[in-house]
Formats: sequence, C-alpha cells, structure tokens
Amino acid sequence: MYLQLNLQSEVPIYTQILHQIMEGIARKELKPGEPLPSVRSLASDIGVNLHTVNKAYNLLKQGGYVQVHRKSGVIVNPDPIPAATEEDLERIQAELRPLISEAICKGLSEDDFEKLYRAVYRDILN
Amino acid sequence: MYLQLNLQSEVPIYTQILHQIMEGIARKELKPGEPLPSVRSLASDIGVNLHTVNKAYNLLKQGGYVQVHRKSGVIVNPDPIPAATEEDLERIQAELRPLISEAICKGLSEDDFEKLYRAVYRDILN
Amino acid sequence: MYLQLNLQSEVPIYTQILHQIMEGIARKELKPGEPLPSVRSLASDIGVNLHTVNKAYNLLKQGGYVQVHRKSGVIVNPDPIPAATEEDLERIQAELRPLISEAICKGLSEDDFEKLYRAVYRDILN
Amino acid sequence: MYLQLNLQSEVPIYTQILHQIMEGIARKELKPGEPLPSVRSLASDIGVNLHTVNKAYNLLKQGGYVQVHRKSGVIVNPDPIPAATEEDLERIQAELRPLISEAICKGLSEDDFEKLYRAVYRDILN
DNA sequence: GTGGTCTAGACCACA
DNA sequence: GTGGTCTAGACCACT
Repeated sequence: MYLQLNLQSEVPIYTQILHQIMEGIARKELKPGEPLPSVRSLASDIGVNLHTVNKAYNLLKQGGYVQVHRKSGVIVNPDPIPAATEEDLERIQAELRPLISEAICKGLSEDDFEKLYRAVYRDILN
Repeated sequence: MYLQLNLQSEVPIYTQILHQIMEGIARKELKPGEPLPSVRSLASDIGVNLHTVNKAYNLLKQGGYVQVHRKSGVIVNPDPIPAATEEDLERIQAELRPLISEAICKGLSEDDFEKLYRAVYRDILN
Repeated sequence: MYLQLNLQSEVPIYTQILHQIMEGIARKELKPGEPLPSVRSLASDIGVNLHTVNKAYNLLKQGGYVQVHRKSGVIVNPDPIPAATEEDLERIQAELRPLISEAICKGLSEDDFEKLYRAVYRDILN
Repeated sequence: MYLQLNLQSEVPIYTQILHQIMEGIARKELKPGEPLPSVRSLASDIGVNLHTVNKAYNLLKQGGYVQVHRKSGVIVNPDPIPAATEEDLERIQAELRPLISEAICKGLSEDDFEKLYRAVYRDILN
C-alpha cells in the first residue's frame, strides 16, 4: 500500500491520503481488520505533518472505513463499511454532475463516458 | 437559465456558477451565440460580488465555453467547444476515481453506479 | 486592402485597424498618396463605430503614416514616413523583450526565433 | 531578482510582473525549484496590492513557469517549462507582426531589425 | 454600459 | 505563514 502524493495539486494532501486509503480498501489491498500505519510513521514516511495524516484518519473514522483503538492503533473496519445512504448517493450524483456536464460540452457521448468510467472501475478492481 | 447557489457549500461560489453555466450549455438551454448576462447584472441578480462572477466567466473563457467581447459582453461560444483532450480525459478519470472507490467501499455494484450516472445524464439532457 | 477584425481578441479594434493599415503600407498595397476610405465608409464596411475608425486614423496621422485633408479625406502620406527615432527603437525593443523571454523559456533557440521573425517578414513583404 | 514597475505605463502591473519574472527565468537568475517571494511579501515590496501579484503568479502557473504549493508558496517549475506549442508560435508571430510592419514603414531594413532583436537577446542572456 | 484593472481589507483552509 | 476566496468600491478603456 503505497501512497503517492502530488504536492502541487490543488487537492489538499489530507484528501489525497483519504482517497488513496479508500481506494486501497476498495481494491482489497487493505483488508478488514488490517492495521494501518500509525499516524506518526505514515506522516514521516510520506513526509507530511502529523496533523495532515490525523485529519485523513479522522475522516476515515467518521466514514466508518476504519476503527481507531487507543492501543492497537488504526485498523480497517473489520465490520462491513456502512452502506451508501440516500445522502451519499445524492452527494455522489452532485459530484458527478459537473463532470458529466463537461463531458457533454466537450462532445463525449454517453458511451464514451461509460468507457471512461469502466476503465477506472477496472483499474481499481484489478 | 436560473442559477441556484449554495453559499454554505464548500464549493466556491465561482465554481458553482461555472458548473451551472456549463450544465446550461450541456442542456442546450444556453445556445451557441446566446448572450450571457453581464458580469454586473448577474452579480447583482444572484447577490454576489462582481469579481466572483468575473472569475467564473474567465474560467469559462479559458475553457472555450464562451467568448468575451469587450463591449458586447459575454456570449456562449458560437463555434464548437474544443473537444476533450487526452489531458481532459485523464483529469475526468482522476476525479471519477475517488467517487468510484467510495461507491465500491459502500457496496455499490458497477451497475448501481451506472444507474447513478445514467440518472444524472438523463437529468441533464431532458 | 481588406481588414480582418477579430472581435473577440483582447487587442482593441482601433489597434487592429491601425496595425492592418500599417501593414498595408509596409506591404506597399497602400501607396504614398493613395486615398484611404472615409471614416464613415470604412466604419460601415467593417461594421464598427465611427469613433473606432476615427481613433485609428488619428493615431496614423500622429505617427506620420497618413495625412488628413478637410476636402480630399485621408491619404497615405505622400512624403516619406518619419524614420524611426531613438525612442521608437527603444519602444520596439521593449515590446520585443517579453516575447523573447517567453521564447527562451519555452526552449526556442536564437535561430528558431530568427526563423519566426523572418517568416513574418517574408509574409509581409511578399 | 528586482522588479522595476512603471505605474504610468499602459501595460497592466500584473503583466509587468509576469514579464519580468519570465525574463528572470530566461536569464536563469531564477533557477528551477527556486522559491519566489510570497504573494504578500512581493506585493508589499513593490507597493502593490496582493491581488495584483496573485494574478501574475496565477498566469505564471497556467503557463507552467511556476508551481504553487498551498503551504510552501510558489517556486520556479523544477521541471522543464512546456515547450512552445504551435499555438504559442502563432501567437508570438502575431505579436511580432505589427512591430515588423512598423519597422518597415519607418525604414528599418530586415538587418536593422535583426540587430535590434539580437541586442535584446544579448541583453537578456548576459 | 461593457469588461479590465487595481485597491483595501477580511476570513478561511491548509500545513 | 501560505495561497484561495470573497466583498466593496473605484477608475479606466473601449464602443
């Protein structure tokens, strides 16, 4: 499980960490119950501030992706991750919306977009 | 063409304006050559500062969505909007990626996600 | 002598008119003593405001490119156009400077730039 | 790296800043990876508003001349600056064109112009 | 009246 | 402390 940060991206670092760990879980590279590196070690590994990693971990906890134990540190949630709520679905659609608008404006057909989406899907799952 | 802003949202106002105008173009509510409201009038209509609208308009100009004429104001580009470049596609995929990771983590199947995407697509195009 | 205006350029229209007439003179399409269209007719030909053409003509007069006669209208200066002053040369160099900086930054060699410049020169003179 | 602004000039201040930093990079006074002053400190140094500097920095970012890191500020792009595109070359030629027209009208020979251009080139590179 | 530029001053997210 | 965003209000060039 390697994190690749882009420090000049406009995406905040803590968000990049969040996304990549979520992707690791989606890929099943990170399995339920598996421990994540400690805040300190991860921070020093990727060369960012403790707070930054902490913020990502807290968001993961809030989302039910991980559990934080005083002693044993942070582990991927051994229980199933909470299923998408109605709210989640709406948020995802809201984020999809400008991407799709852009795609339409730039001449991509619905099928072109589907290919794009399938490619990402495959890239994550294989 | 009505804009609905969410001032509480973490999405910057100028981005919301940008997205909604892009969507208007995708919907063909805004047709090629059609004038957009002037910076000042739109700003006062939606109750934000003129610079905020200006920033959105400038981004639309950069993206080739609109043309800015010094005197006559801003119009939807009468020429076709530049087709998606390889870079565009990669950026869209990069933005799709965390959405898809999240969807997978939350138990959505590839087909569930497709339904989501199709729903947005239909909502925009009809 | 046809003028081609780009209404969405950031270059003011009067400047475009100015440039193109200067280029016409440089090309010798417009010969010394030759009449230019009247402000009114040119304005209506190219579909711009009288003032806009007027401003261009006034700048041409100031630069010694044309003479304005009450009766006979505007003609290309039958006398030689004033030679470049030291001030002119400095201004030209000042305008050249950012172009050259950009060229260097983008990896163009001095010879590449010369080719560019020669190409424009040839395009004008032939 | 000193910036010299001409507040009387018709060239916008942000453009002057842009040009001079581009020239600094061309001169290699500003080396790849080298930090630029922060928006605020440069603004107060040269006595202009922070937004003016910000606009210049953003244009430099767009052009690939610098990288903006949210925390650590702005640095000269450590990677090579994007090579000139066909579009760049055309734009440079378009800007060269009125200069050359003027030079011809004012009696400069092609070689005179070359001397001018070489002088600027040497002034930048030495 | 249009957009372009600039100023002054504020709050926020990020690290 | 950094850049990002937003506001309010001003002047200017262009047409």
